[in-house]
Amino acid sequence: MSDREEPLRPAPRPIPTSRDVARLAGVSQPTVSRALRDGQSVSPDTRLRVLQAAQALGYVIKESGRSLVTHRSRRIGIVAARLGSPFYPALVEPLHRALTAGGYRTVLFTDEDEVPLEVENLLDGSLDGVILSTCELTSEVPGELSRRAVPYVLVNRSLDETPGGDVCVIDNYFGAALAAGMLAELGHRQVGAIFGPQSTSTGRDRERGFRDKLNELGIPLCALAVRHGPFHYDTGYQGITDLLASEALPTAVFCSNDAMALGALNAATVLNLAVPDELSIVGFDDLPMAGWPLINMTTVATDLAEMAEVGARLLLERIDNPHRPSRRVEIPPSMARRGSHSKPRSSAVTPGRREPRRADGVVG
Amino acid sequence: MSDREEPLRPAPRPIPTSRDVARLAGVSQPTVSRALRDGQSVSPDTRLRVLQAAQALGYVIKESGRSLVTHRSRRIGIVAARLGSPFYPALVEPLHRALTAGGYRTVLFTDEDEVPLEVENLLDGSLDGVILSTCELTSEVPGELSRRAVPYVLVNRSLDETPGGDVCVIDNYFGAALAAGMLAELGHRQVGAIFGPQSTSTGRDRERGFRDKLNELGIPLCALAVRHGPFHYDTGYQGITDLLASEALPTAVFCSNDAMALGALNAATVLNLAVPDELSIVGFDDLPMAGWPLINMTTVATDLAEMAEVGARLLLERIDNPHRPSRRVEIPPSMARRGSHSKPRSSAVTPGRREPRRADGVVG
DNA sequence: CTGAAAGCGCTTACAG
DNA sequence: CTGAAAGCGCTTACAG
Repeated sequence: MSDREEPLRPAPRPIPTSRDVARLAGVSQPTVSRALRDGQSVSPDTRLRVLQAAQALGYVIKESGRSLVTHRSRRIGIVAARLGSPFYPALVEPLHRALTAGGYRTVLFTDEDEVPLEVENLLDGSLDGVILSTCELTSEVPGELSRRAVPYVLVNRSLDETPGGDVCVIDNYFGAALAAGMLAELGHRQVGAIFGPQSTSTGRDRERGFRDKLNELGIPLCALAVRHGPFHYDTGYQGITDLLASEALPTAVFCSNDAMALGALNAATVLNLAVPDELSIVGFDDLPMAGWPLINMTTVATDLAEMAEVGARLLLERIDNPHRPSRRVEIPPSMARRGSHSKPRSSAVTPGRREPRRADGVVG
Repeated sequence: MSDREEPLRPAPRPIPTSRDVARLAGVSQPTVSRALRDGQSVSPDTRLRVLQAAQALGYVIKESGRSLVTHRSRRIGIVAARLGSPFYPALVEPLHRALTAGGYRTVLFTDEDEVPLEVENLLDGSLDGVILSTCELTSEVPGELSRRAVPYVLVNRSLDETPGGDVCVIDNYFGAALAAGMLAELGHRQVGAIFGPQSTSTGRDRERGFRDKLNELGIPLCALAVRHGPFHYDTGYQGITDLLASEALPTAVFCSNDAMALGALNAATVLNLAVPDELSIVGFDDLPMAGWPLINMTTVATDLAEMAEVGARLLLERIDNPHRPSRRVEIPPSMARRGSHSKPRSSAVTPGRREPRRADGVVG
């Protein structure tokens, strides 16, 4: 602890290069490169000396040098919507986990209305592949990636054509049909819905699946009780508020994802609308919180972890084999029957004159 | 649409380089480089020709070539815990937003027990800086970053010493003291707590702040009603379950973060424990869902967006000025008084013999 | 304003 | 098994 002690600062140069390691180990620079990777085309003795020198200097292979020549970065881009919504973290987390397990790093990109994706960031050669989780049906991103020979996979949403890319989605049509079938079977005849955007495959397919199944069962979807909007909490919240105000409230409402269904459920709470007695609400996704006792929401259960793992695997396979034909995997969903649905019990609901269901409980 | 039309494929080489652009524009390769960046040390005419050629070829500057010479990647690493918990997405989202606004890309790393961070990924020169949001007090990562001259900032959690790095945290001590003060003022004299790990600054400081404030007010923290555990939903859920089973249930429980408080609230629901009448629960963070009508949870409100923005700004400043002395910013929290707290109303709670508070509502 | 030269830090044939 | 040479795709002095 005395003042004179400034003994072995690791290295004169702050960031050592392979040349520094070579000098210290008494070998040529390419030998350092070989010793640090394969370690086969190098004698055990040399290898040891190099490793010790690298250790002593705290040497780490500089990625930009390596990737310039290997054309590999061990980096994958994930394009998602804002993590503020509950869905994307639930998807990005297992994607990131799978990529990490595969030895890749995750570069996170978002594509939102306010801050649109800058496609060039995907095309500068710094990514070995891209996972698109929030692609609109008209998006040109897959085409650009294909043209630049960047392997990609669509996870969550799909397009009809994905040259040079694969697809892994939930069977959204089937899942929505499950929800429609359940509500019909319970006896609901006044059914409404809050659908997602038609510009997305998830929005489109869940709407089709729900409508088709109801039609098949001879139950009309109440035209006045249908709303469309972005896949957000607010859409569901506003949707229920609207339906109640416009006296178009059905006995059951299907929401095209859980974020909207959570908004719907919370609106019902505020409006003192009893769920499920006065209104059944069904979501789609089965986010973890849907299963919380406090929420206890009936929803179409999707295996996001499975979708993520399969999607990541498709991409990594494609990186190894770029010219493989496109593949498409659909994960079948199931119903998670919880507490936000029941038989229709009361037919008519009087709008207005409702007080909040739960007191705020703030006490001076 | 006829078969013969295969007119202008963009380029013979799939991925054009600056040399290809130079050839097409009839200039030297360095001129392409200049024209594409500053555009000042180049005649308007040349610049135009280069831009057109680049456009025609779909040229994008290759990042590994550039960063090898500039020593800049426009990439920032964010180290977080798993996004599956609700806290980290709420923090990563505004961090990512701030970095994007600053022209940087986000590389996501996680550091968990199961999949620990590989520090070398932060040291390979591929990052201009690092944001550590989940640092343990004994972590050697800040030291390593400092030694390798990688700028970094601690956001959310702090260490005592951060050479070469800055810190931006919530004033956790003060926030927890706010919660203690509120509960005391309401009249609670049997107070318990579910604290986070002592190995983190957030765990340590929130516990100290809560204990100190209660002490100051002469109210003992019920030793039997204190639990410690990771900052997870399950810790809170199990904590309340334990407290009820061990007949050590106080009239109020402070949870060191919202994830734990949400677990506590859900356990109370399952155990048919009335919140706040039988038990007040107070969290820390104010995640968006804490404000949902269905949750309506009293909690210490922190401005995560502010913390993220300030943290990102500190880092970007440090990248421009690496030798600036370390700075530390603390964001003051406030109380979000919602529905999960009240005066202590019933003193004794009989354990056992409780039925779930909300029916599952599943109807054949 | 522009080109020729050098070099960033690696890896990969190519000889020996 | 190892070194000398070349080159990945850029940027940056250096001349002119």
